[in-house]
Amino acid sequence: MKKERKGIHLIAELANVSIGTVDRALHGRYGIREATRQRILQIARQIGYTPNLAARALSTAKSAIRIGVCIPREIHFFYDHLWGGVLDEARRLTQLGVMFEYRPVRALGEQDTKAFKDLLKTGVNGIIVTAGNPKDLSPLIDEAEEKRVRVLCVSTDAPESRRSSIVCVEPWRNGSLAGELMGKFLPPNSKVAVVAGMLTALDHRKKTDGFSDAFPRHCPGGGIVSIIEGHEDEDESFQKTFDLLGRFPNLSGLYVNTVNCLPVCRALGARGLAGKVRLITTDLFAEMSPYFAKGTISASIYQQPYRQGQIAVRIMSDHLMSKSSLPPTVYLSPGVVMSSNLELFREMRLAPANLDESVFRYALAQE
Amino acid sequence: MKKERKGIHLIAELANVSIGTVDRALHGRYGIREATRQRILQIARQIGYTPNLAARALSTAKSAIRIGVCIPREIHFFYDHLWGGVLDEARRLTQLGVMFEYRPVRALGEQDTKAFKDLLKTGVNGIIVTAGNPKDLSPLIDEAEEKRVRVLCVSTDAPESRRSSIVCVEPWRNGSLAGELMGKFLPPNSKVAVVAGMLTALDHRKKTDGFSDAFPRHCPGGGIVSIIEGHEDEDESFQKTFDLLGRFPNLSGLYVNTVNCLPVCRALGARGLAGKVRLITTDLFAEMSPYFAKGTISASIYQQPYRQGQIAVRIMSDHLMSKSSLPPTVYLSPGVVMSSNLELFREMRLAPANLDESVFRYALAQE
DNA sequence: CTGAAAGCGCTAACAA
DNA sequence: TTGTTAGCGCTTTCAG
Repeated sequence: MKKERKGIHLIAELANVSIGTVDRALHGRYGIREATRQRILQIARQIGYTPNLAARALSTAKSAIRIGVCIPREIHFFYDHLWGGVLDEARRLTQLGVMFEYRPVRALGEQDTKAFKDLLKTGVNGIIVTAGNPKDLSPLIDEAEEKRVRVLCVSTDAPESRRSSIVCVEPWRNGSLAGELMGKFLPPNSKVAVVAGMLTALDHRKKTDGFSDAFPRHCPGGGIVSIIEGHEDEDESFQKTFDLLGRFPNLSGLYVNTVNCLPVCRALGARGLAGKVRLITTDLFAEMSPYFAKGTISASIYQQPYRQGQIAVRIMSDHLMSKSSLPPTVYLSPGVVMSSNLELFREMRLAPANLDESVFRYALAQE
Repeated sequence: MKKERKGIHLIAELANVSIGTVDRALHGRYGIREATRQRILQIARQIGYTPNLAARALSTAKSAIRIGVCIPREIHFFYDHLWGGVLDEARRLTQLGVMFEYRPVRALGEQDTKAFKDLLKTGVNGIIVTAGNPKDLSPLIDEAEEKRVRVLCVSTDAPESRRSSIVCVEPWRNGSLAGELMGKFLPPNSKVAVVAGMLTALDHRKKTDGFSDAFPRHCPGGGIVSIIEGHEDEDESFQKTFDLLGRFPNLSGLYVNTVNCLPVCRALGARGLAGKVRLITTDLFAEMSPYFAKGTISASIYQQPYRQGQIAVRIMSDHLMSKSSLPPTVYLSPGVVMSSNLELFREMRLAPANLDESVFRYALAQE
């Protein structure tokens, strides 16, 4: 009784060729007659051949797939969890032979062109990057894509570039979800205000626009009476909010579109308006928890950083391992956090991703 | 210059033993002196050894890991997407040598003990199951766990059993999120009603309880004036809702805690109350879309079926492949769907999972 | 108790 | 243009 062959061996047997030839046919390599290739591909299709990725990974261990990652390393909040998703997923893939090159930057947009260039030089097959300053980065991204290095933006886009894919929550939609929620929370003719980081940042501007679009549509007669910029400064945010609340005593809602919401909470408290003025915030971190409990924060729009990281790594590796096509856009829905579901979010339970020192060895050496 | 060895070869070299002995030490197999084992484990720890899963998968292809899946096959809605998540994740793992046994049941709780027994007999290493009737299933689950077959409940729990893990959105929390949202949508002293499937179903009861708990806490003076049961019947749901709206003309909100919300939308329309009475629904499917657009549905509580399936397969295979511990509970946060983020949900974009016929060959043969 | 060796399915280098 | 062969790191079987 003959032994059952599998995979390329089976194809080879059926086609009366060697496995070497099958390999050439399957991978479009040089040195095979077109007729042979077609015959082999035909057979492969017939038996429904799918490569055994474990075997492939094992065999190509030397020339393994390598993925570069360039994401900000910032204490607290968003990026820790983005890293968490990236590293958890990367760990799994490492066991399967995929390799990762990490080039964290200190803050969003800081030195990222340098880190990106560096990754390109190491010869990775794909790069995952948060495009902090799209302007400078775009030509580099295009250059990478030209060299067949796939670039995937995560969280922050470089829309003008030729990046293969983007994984994010769209800022405009983020804002409009906040606007819809606010509109439904408040009675008609309500007046609200927006606390932005800085409107020069495209991201904050778009969130503000989304909010401004959606709010009046869901709150008849409602309007936005003021937009202030906190510039991510605690004191400035507090003071400006405090002043704002004095200027508009009939204000019923406040939307904070940056992560920096604590000063706003405090200003509401100082005016005795906690729970009276509806507050919708952005993102999530443990220190916000008491303000949910007290009712100061009505809801927060959550951008799912962990999942963004996870998905980014996942679709990149899927693509590089199986030649499956990269989805050009993955737009996640932001989550809505309120007191009932607050504790289900990882930000409330886990310490921020424990960023293994080794990940940052490179970065540290540079500093 | 000596060749760099890797993995167990490296350990073997350092410990001056053969790879066979290393293997015995690492896996606690018989036939090795305790002293030798300790020495080897020590070295493994020192060099931070992690097994190459690709190599393992390849090597153990014959005695590969097998995972059984027992989930309802129901047209439309929830389970299609649960299947979608399961199958997408399973596909990836299949390429890596993990095998899957599918035993779909026709509807939740229908014949699931039979399917479960069947899976046990085939000798799978783990079982993923939606526990439709926990009472009958629990002893079988316990039996499986006794035999070291891991059981993971997904979407519907069997809390009394010894199942290793549960992946779901907790019904109580689901309801309380709806209650909080409703409470924040409505002014104080509002009266609302609940449309349940049937209160004998534990799931619907708990959702109702969660809602009843949260709503009054977020709507001072608010109360629930009626709870009706639609029994998943279109006509009954419509008629009862229609009557309800007649009986309580001052009703301001309606919470539907079953997927079957279209009759309620129609009843609201028939009474001319669409958009006047706040409607919060459960789950999501394409036919709901126009009711979001018209403002009939204010929000829906989304249970993330795709993700539940994905996570279930993922943690089960992670566990079986790496001996990593199974998290005993994975409670997901339900999503909040409103008109702004509606189109980001897969239910709006994709046809329900295209359930490959082969998955159901077994089931079909049985019918 | 321990070592040696075959082989999992695939890739890549070399031979023919 | 095609065939042959040596591994990749691990498990497993059979000798010692």
